[in-house]
Amino acid sequence: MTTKRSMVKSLLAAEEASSQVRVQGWVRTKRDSKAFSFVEINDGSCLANIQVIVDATVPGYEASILPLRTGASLEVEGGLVESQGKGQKWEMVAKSVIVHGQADEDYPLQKKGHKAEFLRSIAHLRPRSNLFGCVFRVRSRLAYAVHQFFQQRDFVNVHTPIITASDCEGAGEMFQVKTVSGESGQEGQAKNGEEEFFGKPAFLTVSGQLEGETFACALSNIYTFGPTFRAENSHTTRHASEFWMIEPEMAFCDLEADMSLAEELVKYLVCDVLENCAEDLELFGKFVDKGLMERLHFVRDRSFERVTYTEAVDLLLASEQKFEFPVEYGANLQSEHERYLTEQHFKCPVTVYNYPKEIKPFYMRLNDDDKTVAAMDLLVPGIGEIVGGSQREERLEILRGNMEREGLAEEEYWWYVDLRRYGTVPHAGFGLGFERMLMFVTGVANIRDVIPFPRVPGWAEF
RNA sequence: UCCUGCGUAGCUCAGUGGUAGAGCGGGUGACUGUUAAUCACUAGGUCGUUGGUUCGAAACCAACCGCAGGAGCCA
Repeated sequence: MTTKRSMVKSLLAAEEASSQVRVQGWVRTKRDSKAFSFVEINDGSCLANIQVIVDATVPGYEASILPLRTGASLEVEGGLVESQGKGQKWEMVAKSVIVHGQADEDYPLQKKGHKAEFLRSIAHLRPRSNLFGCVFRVRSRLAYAVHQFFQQRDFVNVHTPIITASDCEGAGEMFQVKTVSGESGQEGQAKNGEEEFFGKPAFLTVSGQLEGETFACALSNIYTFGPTFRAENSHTTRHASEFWMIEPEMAFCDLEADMSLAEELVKYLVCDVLENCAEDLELFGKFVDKGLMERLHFVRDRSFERVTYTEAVDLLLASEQKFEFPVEYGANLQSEHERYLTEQHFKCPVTVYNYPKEIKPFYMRLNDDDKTVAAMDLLVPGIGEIVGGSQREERLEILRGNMEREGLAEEEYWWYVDLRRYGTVPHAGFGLGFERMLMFVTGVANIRDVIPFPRVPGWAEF
């Protein structure tokens, strides 16, 4: 009868010694002594490794333990004992070791720090590094916390389609979905024949919002959480071609409540990660972003600021700050303006709302001043926009007017318009960029380093 | 798409006109309850590519390729 596997995390948290435990994992580092070796094993369950003492008398020592290199996979059975050395409370003394796979000499991960750029080129191995192990454990926890937040509030999770035929809302360039010729499709050629697979052109979704609205107008409070695709040729640290987005939509809801939910969500996620990912966050605070913990505590403890677009412009004009782009009413706030507000002026997350209608899309609700729409952006230090949302235009005639002005054919959106014909309700929602949130809570500066296999223009490796 | 910067050993980099270097990693050996172990020896390079300037180019010039950062777009 083999001993049940223990994860490194639980062994390191042990209350007492144990005569027989079993770990399985990968060698992070090994140091040889005359009569024994120290092998540090990591299994991804936590940041820390467990140190294993392998005595020269263990069967196979010379043949298979001594030659072990960083990256090799193995399985150890033995006792869990209090460590004689400094630096760790518990360590293992091996009775038997099975080497599943030695690592070739050219295993690229070293114990020393690598540049993010290099690690991206070995995306299949980088989760074995300390930093990326932490990033993806936190990513998993953050995703869980998102569901928890909404489920606790009785929001219904809706799986909106990834393939869509509505060139929706003009929210950016789209990828088209086509069939390919040949058995394997390796040629990448569009299939012969005029017929579209779906009967009309189809695309990868840029937002689940419009579909989300239909479900909110039935189930009241819903949220989506899934992949989103944008074909923009963006080359920045916060844009990717494929990313995940969370989009709640609430019926009988105005902008005020919408903003409150967004702020509550951001705060909830920060608190959850602080509570449940302490060890990982410590690494980020030490090696990635010195100011991280202070910022997260700040977000947890203080309330967010709120200003209207007009107030924000006034603040920027009065700031006497030199901007590359001028600040003016009616124009979109530039990245540098947003960052000034959240990083310099308020030094905390800020929600900017009520934007001029001219710079916002057709579905946002017109305010009574006839000049602004009930839109909002939540800005955070270091990232900029993390949430974008609005109250939706629920009045049929005004929506039609907006669509006509923007040259959108009503036939294409007939089902969206229908919502305003059959029991329309005030409703609102927003989109939270999952990766941007992850960047915010980890301090990792590049979106490509919080996505397992990032897709950006010119790069779809792995 | 625009602007800027960078491409030298597996990795991180030094080398600014005179013919290729270090640390880490790899290999071999020694030593040690070690922990980014230590010490010695050793292998490893078409200096991104192509063309030009020069007696001579890793270095200077041009084009191209790749990557990174910023802008726009937005999550």
